[in-house]
Amino acid sequence: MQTIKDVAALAGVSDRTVSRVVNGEPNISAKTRARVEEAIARLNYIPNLAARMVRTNRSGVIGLITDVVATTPNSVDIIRGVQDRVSRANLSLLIANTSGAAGEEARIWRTFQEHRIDGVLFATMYHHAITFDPATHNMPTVLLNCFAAGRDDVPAILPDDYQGSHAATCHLIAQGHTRIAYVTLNPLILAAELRGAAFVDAMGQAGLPIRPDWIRPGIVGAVGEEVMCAYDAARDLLARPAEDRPTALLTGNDEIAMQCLFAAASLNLHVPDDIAVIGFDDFRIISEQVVPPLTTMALPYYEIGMRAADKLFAILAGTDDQPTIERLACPLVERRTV
Amino acid sequence: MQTIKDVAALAGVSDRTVSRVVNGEPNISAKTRARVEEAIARLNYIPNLAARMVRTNRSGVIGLITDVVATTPNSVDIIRGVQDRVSRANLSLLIANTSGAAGEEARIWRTFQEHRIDGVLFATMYHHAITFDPATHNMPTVLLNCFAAGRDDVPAILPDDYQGSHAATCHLIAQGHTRIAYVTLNPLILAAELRGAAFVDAMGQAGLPIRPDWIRPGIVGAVGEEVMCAYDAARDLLARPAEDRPTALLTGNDEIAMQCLFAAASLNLHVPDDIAVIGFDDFRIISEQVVPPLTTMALPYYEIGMRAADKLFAILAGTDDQPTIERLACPLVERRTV
DNA sequence: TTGAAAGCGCTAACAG
DNA sequence: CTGTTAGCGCTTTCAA
Repeated sequence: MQTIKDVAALAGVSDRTVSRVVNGEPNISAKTRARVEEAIARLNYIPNLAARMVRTNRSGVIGLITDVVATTPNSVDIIRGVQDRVSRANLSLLIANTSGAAGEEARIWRTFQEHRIDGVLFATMYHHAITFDPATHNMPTVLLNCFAAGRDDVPAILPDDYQGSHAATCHLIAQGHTRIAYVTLNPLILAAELRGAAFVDAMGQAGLPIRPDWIRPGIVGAVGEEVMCAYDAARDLLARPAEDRPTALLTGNDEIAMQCLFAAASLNLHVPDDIAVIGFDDFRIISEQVVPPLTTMALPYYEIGMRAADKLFAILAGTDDQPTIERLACPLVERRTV
Repeated sequence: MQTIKDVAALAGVSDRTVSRVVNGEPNISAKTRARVEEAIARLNYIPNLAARMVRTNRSGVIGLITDVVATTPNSVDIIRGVQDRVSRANLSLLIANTSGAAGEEARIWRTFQEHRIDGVLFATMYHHAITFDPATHNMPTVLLNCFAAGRDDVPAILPDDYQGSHAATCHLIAQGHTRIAYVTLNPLILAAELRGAAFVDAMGQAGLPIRPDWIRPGIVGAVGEEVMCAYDAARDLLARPAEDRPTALLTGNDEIAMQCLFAAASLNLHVPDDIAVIGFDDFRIISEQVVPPLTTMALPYYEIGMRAADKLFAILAGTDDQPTIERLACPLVERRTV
């Protein structure tokens, strides 16, 4: 592999001069620069980042820690968002997965330190609180899709579940629905709480009644071993005479919405004429391909990735002037079920 | 940040000795080692990988290039497989995404070279041929889910679409089905070709007839702008009297299978009693949550990631004795639709 | 505008 | 078993 000295020799200059050209420093005569650049091209010289780093003590590498990515497929969009932003900044991305194991996580932090990472992005695949003490790692960190329990000094980018659910409910109401039932997420998780509160608030603000028997869990069980029961819940809600039936189903997420669609089909109910259904998350593999295609609130995963990387850079540059914790809106994606 | 010299000074040994301890080299007295380790712990010393690399010329970093991950959610499992194997080998993973853009890809290879990556894993999210000339990059590379068009000297790990589709057909036949229709993938893609051929072969081997009007595309259109038509295809196949109807639907993938399930529900047909359905891919967000849960052939994404990393390490170590191109079996996942 | 010397943190090569 | 010397490829510092 060619080194800076090979280039210097070929160009007939000192290695320091080559370094200047490579790093785009000023105060180089055009002629010298041209000669150096030609030598670089001819030798196909590629700078050795590690050597540079030993000197400068800045790695140009960002670390991304994820927990169990696998379970929620679309959360890859977080990674994509991060990648796009990181590559735009001409940095590199080191990535590692905890698989949920605590020992593994410690190992990862250590590896990142060995690499003298500039900063880290810590992403979870469910929106939830984590125990996180920045002091133990001592690296600029931004949390994605999670936040540090009991403290407000750790930068985090979160989806705005409340806003999304509120908007979904309002959308249904705006379409003229007054008889709205809610098939919920697992009540154990944070998003369920946030989304549920928004539903209650939006209904109240519209002066609409909430029937307790029209709020049904679509998923139950401990986190990690949930079981779906949305199909049965929806059948139960829908297998009644029209006048005793909701006209719209707000759902906890797209999987639940999908099961509601199956329930409607099994009852020969037409969507959206007999019953409207609105999802949440916009898992496109479901929402786009279910019959009919699902109207849903999108989780802004890609934007979370982008914005988090953005924020990290701002923090590193000392120019971050946004709130420590930012919530990104969930946009409505209109398809055919409302 | 503490350096090896700080540790050496505190332990009262030379820096070389500290280096030996850190790297687990032999020929150190237990006493010295203990002293050094104590100093390391006391100073919270963390080796500087970049400095090490400048000397050893090995980075301990593997690069992973992906194309559009987002579109096929479960393909994250490829990344997980790679990660798990890479971390087991105590290496790090640098990851980059081409977003499909050629310029971007060139940039990524260059970045990898700047990092003096030990080897690269190149993963695509659809099984297809790519144009790839190892000579242009000059880094040990293993292809995942794709292969170099027109050459057989580039290591690759692929899913065995033929085997999977053959097994799926045989499974249906073994359950007693003789009237099997096929709702296919977009005929433009490679997997469709492979899976289609296997269906034809398996039926032939069982002496079963193939009705041309029972082979229907479930997806059509140019790659990237496909439109689903599986619902209509399935309705058409199933909206006939029982004696003129298939008893089983082999499908190109889980999304197609899902639409078939919707079609069956809309026709008040019971799955699997009236009509059996088998999917392909095992996108669990669909296959586990559809009603009823889907029997399907799993794409071995996680294993592809694992095995590819494994193969790359073997190649780097000069011990790879497997075929250049390996095909991994697609296992049957039995749920409730057959 | 350019170059010489020094040194970043580490390990290879050798000596003891 | 341990230490010394040199040097990896680059940038910093300072002088020319």
